Amino acid sequence: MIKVAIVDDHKILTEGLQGLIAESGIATVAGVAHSAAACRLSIGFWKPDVVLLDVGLPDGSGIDLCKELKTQVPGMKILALTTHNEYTVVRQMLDNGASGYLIKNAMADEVLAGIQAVAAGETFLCHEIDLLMKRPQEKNIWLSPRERELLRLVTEGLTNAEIAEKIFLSPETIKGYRKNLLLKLGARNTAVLVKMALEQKLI
Amino acid sequence: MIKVAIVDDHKILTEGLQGLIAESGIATVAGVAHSAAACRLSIGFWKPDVVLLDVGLPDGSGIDLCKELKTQVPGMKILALTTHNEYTVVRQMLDNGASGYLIKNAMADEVLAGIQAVAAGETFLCHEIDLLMKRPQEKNIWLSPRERELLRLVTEGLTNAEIAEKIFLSPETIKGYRKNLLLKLGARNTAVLVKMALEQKLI
DNA sequence: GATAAAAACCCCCTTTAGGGGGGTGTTTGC
DNA sequence: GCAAACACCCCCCTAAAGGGGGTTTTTATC
Repeated sequence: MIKVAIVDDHKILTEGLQGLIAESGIATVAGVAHSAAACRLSIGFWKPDVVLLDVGLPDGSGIDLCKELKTQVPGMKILALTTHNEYTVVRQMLDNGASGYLIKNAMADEVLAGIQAVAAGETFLCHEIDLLMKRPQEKNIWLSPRERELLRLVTEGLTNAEIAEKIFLSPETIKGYRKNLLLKLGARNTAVLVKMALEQKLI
Repeated sequence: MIKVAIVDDHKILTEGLQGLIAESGIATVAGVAHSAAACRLSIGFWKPDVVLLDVGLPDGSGIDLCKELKTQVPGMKILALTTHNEYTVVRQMLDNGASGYLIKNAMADEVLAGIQAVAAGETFLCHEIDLLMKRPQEKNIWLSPRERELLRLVTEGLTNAEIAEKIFLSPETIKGYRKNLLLKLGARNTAVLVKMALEQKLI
């Protein structure tokens, strides 16, 4: 029997999940945490095979928590379960060690299939995410860490001069990055840049 | 017995809700819809007393659907059930006729309390939203329809001249609105303006 | 060891946004 | 009836962004 832990702050959802998993007969729920902190405290006791992990936790990013958990217990499989269907989020989760990715409007049977697959050491993406990841590359934007940092500072409303001062670079360099970001994202100005950054969760 | 309909595309959540409501003994689930379109088709047959309505539906805004449902069946109570905890969203839902507002990380008993309250003709806000709505006014930003329209066009990346042409106003007027928006939202430039607009769902 | 990509840097010039003022008339709610 | 909010318009000036063209160094990948 597969031991599953659930980390998600939506209490109604976790209750539904618990019922679903218990009834399925393929797994048992070792524990439920409603925050990243609660997860960190309990995960050592639960020793689950699979963690159903939300990305949007109240006290931190599931993306970071995923990396953390995989570092501590490399054998434990992470199955992301979120509302986000943005390429950047999925890719970051997978880069941080997640074995699978489900979106919350997936059917119940996909959840069970996902748990079984990742427990068996496979990679599992729900249908919609699978399609997303297979799209032509040019539609899925991927920024370098430096570009992401710059984009973040731009969305904060800092000017080129302020950014330059903050990260010890020449203002001209910042300008260069900004031009590149506009080109890369196909944005005509800062407003669109910020919009895309937030909508596609590029930061 | 209160008759409840559920409109939400998160299938796992709706299953959890169904169980929760059935077990409670205070209400029965008349039907479940996973989209606005499905809701429109079935609501006439279900004739529920209370509709649990999500804001983020795949095929349209729950805010609009709320208004639509209240116009067609004024006696039917709408109880919003969403992830959004932004003032603007809550206020728009209430303005459009919703009798209550729950956020999805609320406890299960708040859902039942909410159903009972709105069925009895009362207004129900879950704890977190209640606090939000009672904050000092200056923290809860509210824009006029015209300001919202302008803000939307700004986030689309249009320049003052383009906006002016589009809505048949003088570029100087647009400039005035923009200055006012910066002042009203406390934003230092367009980047922050766009960020706030999207984060607080002002558009 | 070649190739490519990221990262850092620079100049010129034009357009747009932002900061500071000023003002008018018209709804709308109390 | 009157204030408040809304919608509309104009000036001047500076700061910042955007469009065009470049260079070099490091770092990873094949």
